[in-house]
Amino acid sequence: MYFGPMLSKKAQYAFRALTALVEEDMPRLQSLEGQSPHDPAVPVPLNLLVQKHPMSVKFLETIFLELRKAGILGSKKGKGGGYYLMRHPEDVPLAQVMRVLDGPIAQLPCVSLNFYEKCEGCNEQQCGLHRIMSDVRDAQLGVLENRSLWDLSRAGR
Amino acid sequence: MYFGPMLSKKAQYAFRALTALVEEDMPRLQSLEGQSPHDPAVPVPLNLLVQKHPMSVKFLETIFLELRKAGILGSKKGKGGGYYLMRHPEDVPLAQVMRVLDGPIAQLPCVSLNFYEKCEGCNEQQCGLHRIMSDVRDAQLGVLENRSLWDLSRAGR
DNA sequence: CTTAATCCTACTAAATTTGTAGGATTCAAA
DNA sequence: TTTGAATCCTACAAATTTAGTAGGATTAAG
Repeated sequence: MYFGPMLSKKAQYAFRALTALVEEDMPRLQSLEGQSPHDPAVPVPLNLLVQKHPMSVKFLETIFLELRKAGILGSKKGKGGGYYLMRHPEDVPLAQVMRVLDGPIAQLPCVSLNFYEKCEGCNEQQCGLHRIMSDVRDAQLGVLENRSLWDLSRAGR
Repeated sequence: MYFGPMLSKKAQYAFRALTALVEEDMPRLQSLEGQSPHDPAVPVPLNLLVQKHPMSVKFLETIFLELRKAGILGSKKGKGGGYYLMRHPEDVPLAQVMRVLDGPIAQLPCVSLNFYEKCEGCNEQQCGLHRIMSDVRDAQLGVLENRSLWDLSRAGR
């Protein structure tokens, strides 16, 4: 069956893989909470992440590349290399990941905060649709800006 | 520039045309509020609606056909024919129009109320993404189920 | 009988998504 | 210093979805 405007596969794969990444790093993350002197993040290779959820490594490669360029992930090349989070998962809102991979969260350009584009032929002051879709955007962001990769993982409950 | 998961052109055109339709019918609608014996709805032809906002009549034709089959619009064929709303605009939530034209409002099948599909390989009880996207859906519906075609029109302010 | 309107289906073109291909580069360890 | 494991990077290809177009058939008013 047809399914409309939704989260792309890219973002879905990303969230699964990032969740796996967080859980892989769990021992270190938990020691951080206890104020202990923290070990540096350990890079996790993609083939390890893919074992938990079936998806193309090659595709995940291009996805993680984008996230790295956006400053969400760091990487280490060569043997023993892999990817790691640049910040604590609690400090990575889902909204940010979605913007990197899927672009705007708002459902109209003229209503987007980060990707605004004026819509021609409609005065935003008077446009009823503009007003309502702004409310929708606020409602979405109210959730997506306040849920993090940490909330996504098992630990987040 | 690229623009992500958004309201389709179909829905955008529909909302513009429906707004014009409501405003065309305004005299009658206002008389309804005053309890006066109401005249029957007058059919408005598409070429009249299109004059206010530039769009293809042929395309709008297919759009209004869907809305009529969904019971939102009525129509009258032949000379002097056209389309009219089957209910008071206040009783047509935007969510309903969007479901007819764009399909689900939820951004994941496993989270949709009206178009639910089980997602394979994820236990919904445990899935963090499921939980969060349910919250997003609720937030969106909180707006879209409570805003109507009436709110869209000039009268709705 | 003419004109104006909706009705209906099928098709097409463009855009977007979802990957794949094929190497180049880096690094650690044997 | 060679080998193998990993990321890096760009370009392309296939599939799907969107955004319309085409061409009439049907209905009704005057």
